[in-house]
Amino acid sequence: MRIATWNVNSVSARLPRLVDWLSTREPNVLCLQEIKCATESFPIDEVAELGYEVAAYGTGRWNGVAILSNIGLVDLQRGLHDEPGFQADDALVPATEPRAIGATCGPLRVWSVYVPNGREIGHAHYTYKLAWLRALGATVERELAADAPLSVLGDFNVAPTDGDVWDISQFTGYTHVTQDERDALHALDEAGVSEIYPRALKYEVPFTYWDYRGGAFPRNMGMRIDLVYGNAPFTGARSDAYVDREARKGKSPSDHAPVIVDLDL
DNA sequence: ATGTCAGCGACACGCTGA
Repeated sequence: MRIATWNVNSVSARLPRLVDWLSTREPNVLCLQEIKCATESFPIDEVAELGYEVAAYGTGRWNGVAILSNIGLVDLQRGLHDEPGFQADDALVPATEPRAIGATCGPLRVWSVYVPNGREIGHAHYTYKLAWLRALGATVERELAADAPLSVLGDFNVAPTDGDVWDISQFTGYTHVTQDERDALHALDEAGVSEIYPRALKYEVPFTYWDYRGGAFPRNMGMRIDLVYGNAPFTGARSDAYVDREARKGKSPSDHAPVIVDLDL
């Protein structure tokens, strides 16, 4: 079985690449982030032609997550348990954003997650990010009550260690590498899941994101922020895991590359 | 290289978010 996660930075803008990628990599389950469309606007017909069912959760311009599966897609859950919302400057009340969707795909329980960016240290969005990660940990704890293989995959917007960015000295005072963020991420380990560390197909560290600007990809100025967590039944079934950096090449790529995990399941 | 993209409102391009 093959499962993957990919922040596509707009499923509409990436549709030709998504269709091509699905037909060549043939994952059984694909978690998407930043679909940037409403649930009802997801191009389900195009992926249905390739044999995939779709569970999407989006509201439009920003965020949005989805799960594609060709091995079944049931027991959907949109949003985390007790998920915090974000209060935009022009909003009267905090709004829940489409950042997490869970589903059961064959033998797997799967969550596709898009953790808030945080913007700047001390920003309200940064506080929201930390609270959101804690809510994810609490949701994972509840999900672990079942014994099925469980995986939580997506764009975590946190580099787990200093070695997971191209040059840690460039990140002083910035988000994604702070102790607070890493502590919040660690709540997942405490909840009972651990990370699958993928192979790099080139260079030392399997980066998953490279900024569009400044030729960051060819210069390998990347970050490893797209992560795959699982319980023991999931991680123990791993036969391979790697970052598909080929998908970051060429014309009109996403700024993220997919992470692929192969399982003996 | 202040170096890129994507979506939106509104139909030109500035704004927002990443």
